[in-house]
Amino acid sequence: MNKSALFHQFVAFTATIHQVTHDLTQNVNTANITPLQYKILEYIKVSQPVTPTEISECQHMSLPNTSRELRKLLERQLIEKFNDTADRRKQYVRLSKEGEKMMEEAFACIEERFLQLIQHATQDDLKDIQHALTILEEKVLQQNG
Amino acid sequence: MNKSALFHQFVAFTATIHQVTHDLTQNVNTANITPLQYKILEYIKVSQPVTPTEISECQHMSLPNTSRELRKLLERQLIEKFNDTADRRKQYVRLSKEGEKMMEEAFACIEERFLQLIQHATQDDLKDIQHALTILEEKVLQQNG
DNA sequence: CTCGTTACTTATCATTTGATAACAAAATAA
DNA sequence: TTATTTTGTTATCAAATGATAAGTAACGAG
Repeated sequence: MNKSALFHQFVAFTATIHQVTHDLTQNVNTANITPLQYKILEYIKVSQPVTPTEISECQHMSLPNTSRELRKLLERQLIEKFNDTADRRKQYVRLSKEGEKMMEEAFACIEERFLQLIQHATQDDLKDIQHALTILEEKVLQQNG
Repeated sequence: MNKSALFHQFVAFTATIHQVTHDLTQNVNTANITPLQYKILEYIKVSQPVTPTEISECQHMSLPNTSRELRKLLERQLIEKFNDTADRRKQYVRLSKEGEKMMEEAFACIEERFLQLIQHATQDDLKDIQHALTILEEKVLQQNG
């Protein structure tokens, strides 16, 4: 098997994934937040509670900039902060009730679009897709993240 | 098969793909161009020759902003323009010799990192990966792009 | 030829994002 | 205790990106 050919297929594949992700998420109604703020909320949603430092590292942004964006999200009451009882320097961030609602609506919209993508898939197709995702996670992506 | 569960797996998968893409492409030596300029060059590289309008649509940016970025890339002699002989309004953009060199070096660096990702894969693993990519392209991604 | 459309450019402004310095408070190590 | 490190904030500046108005040139329909 030619590893170089596999690389080119992988590159084309990731480009398509990025394109599809864009299509799935564009114009999702998210109360006028910026793309960066959406990514932060998405990360909080799936990993909460998280610390600003974790957000900073995961989103590849500096802590001062993370702090700024969190302040904006806090002002818009989309997130909440609370302190670590053991280490009072640490903070934890989670979605507020309003933030949860917004993200759940966003995810519902994205899911609806995703379902249209696979609307013609048979039961066997779905199994194949699920298996393919698992294979790639295990054999290509696992050592990262 | 639960389509909603598949959706969640897909979302996690795309998040990981974005993460890995970031890791593969970060700090690739690309002569101080911006991320947007890199994406444009990447698109030109795999699709050349392309028109500014095509770049504009594919990268989801306005034509004026596309024109601005192309001017910067032209000034740095990373791309070349030439006219359509039939329709003199149209332009085509391709990489210059220098641009080709830069992108090939970038791709080589990324490929090297990718090969490390799959360094422990057996021949059977590689076949599985190749098959999984093909399945996803055919059954999820095909109707887009 | 005239008019509307297409392809693209230039100019300008607003917003978003990135980078960095300086600071404060709490934890930890010496 | 004192010094150092960790965690986070505020402030400021620069750069990248997005949005839009106005204009030019060429094409195509009538």
